[in-house]
Amino acid sequence: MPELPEVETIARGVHDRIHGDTIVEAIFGSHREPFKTPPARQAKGLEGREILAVHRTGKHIVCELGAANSSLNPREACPSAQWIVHLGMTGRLLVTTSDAPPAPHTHARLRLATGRELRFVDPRRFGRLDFLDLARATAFHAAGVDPLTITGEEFARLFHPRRLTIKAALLNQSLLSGVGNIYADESLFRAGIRPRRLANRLTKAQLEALRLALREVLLHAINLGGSSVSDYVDADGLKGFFQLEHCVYLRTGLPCRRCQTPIRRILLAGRGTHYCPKCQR
DNA sequence: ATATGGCCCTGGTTGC
DNA sequence: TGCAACCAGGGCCATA
Repeated sequence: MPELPEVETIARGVHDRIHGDTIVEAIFGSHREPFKTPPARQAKGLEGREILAVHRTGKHIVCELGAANSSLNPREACPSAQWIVHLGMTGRLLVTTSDAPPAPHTHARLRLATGRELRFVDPRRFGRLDFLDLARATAFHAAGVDPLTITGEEFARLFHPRRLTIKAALLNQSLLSGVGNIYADESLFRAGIRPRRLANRLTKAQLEALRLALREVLLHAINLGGSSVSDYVDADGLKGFFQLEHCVYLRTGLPCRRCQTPIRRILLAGRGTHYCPKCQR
């Protein structure tokens, strides 16, 4: 499932390919699920706008849009806006040629002035698309702090008072934004902390070890293009390689890479949770 | 404040 | 082999 490293990889790839291009037409499917704003309103808002930049906020892909081109959009020039893409579990954002046959479950196609298309594909429809005009766009910001930029002090202040398991705390997007099941498990392994430990029972040193482990894991995963479990691919449809370096995630029963003890799987916060019973205390 | 469980979805896996 | 039951899970919501 796409988490911070996957979303970062996709956002960078999409940015490199289409920034500066202009949306000529937006074509949306008829399913209701992926749209937070009704598709007709999104299409109207998107058409005629230049894509200034594409970046990541938490697990959201944010397309920064310029003022609407009045020759394509009869309304007077509108101020900037944002198109927000959340990939959910199985969402993909792909840049294709316009004649490429659309993959099954293609819910959105943005036709670009250069003849290409930006496509949103999501079989399970857990993803979300939203168009934000200036007023709402300025209000959009991920609730949580970015795990790559958070300081040790902030991290401790955020987690030390929490009386819930550290795994559940890591997954809570209103605390940190961008950490999902894979990187929660992997960072806890690298920090040597059991997922079931309560956040408020961890020492400052353990919290700092966790912050650094999380940061290390996320940066390493970004360098490898993310983890391809399930059907994740980047903007070119290419897979990442970090799944080859997973220490615990989806390795139930396999020997720990450090001590050979079989990896254990429990259910925590409703999620499959993987850890080494010997390395993590 | 935190926990639990249901819901949304479909494709892959499992079981018969 | 074929088909049906089952399950995963991010985010959100209602309930405890």
